[in-house]
Amino acid sequence: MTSVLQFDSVIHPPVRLQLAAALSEVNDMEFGRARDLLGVSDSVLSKHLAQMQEAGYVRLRKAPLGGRQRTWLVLTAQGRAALKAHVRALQDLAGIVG
Amino acid sequence: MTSVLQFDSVIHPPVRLQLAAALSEVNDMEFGRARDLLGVSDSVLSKHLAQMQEAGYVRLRKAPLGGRQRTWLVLTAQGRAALKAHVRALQDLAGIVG
DNA sequence: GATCTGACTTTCCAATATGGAAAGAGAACC
DNA sequence: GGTTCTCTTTCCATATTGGAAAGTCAGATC
Repeated sequence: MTSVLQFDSVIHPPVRLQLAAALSEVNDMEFGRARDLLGVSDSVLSKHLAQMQEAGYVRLRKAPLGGRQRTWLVLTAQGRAALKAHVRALQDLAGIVG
Repeated sequence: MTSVLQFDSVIHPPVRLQLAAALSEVNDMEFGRARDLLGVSDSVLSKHLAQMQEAGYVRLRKAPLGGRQRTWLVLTAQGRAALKAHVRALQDLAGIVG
């Protein structure tokens, strides 16, 4: 009988939620690996990352690897907290459903 | 390290997720009460209900009350199962986050 | 039984979001 | 300098979401 739940509109969209979840499992992840994992194009991942960066949820670490510039995605403490809060809100539903 | 999670696109949108959750708590709910609870207009609720009906997640029961035709929203067994499954998928994230 | 009213539905229409392709940009390598 | 790899940004097409307004329909009112 709670009122309306508060969702985090930055993390709620499926791709971003999945990305946040994936990043929460590891210290960092390569751009290309995340793109393949999510099954989206470069441009789409890049745009979602921009949103998450703007919210302070993700940090990009750029460094060379194998002679090429690569980008690693890192979930910030803030991003981790936001994911946690979002999932907790959803767990309330779980409790309701039983 | 799971692959991409499977979300139910019918219930994932915030309004519908909240509606499904609200309906899971009660046997039924009046249209007007649901509209106020979600904070949306008549038309918006009506359209979301159409989606959920089409998916077989919600059933509308129309009957007179106080001389006027009223509509009660009921979450079907299928709708309840779908909500449960959706929440379970999200609980996997919860487990990950800890 | 014609009209009115309340309770939704449907039809506009505007704003936003999402996705991919293609063009850009920067770094390293030749 | 030119090429390649790795993202970014721009462009565009489609889908989603929301409200207002018009439409529908059953029951009330006269």
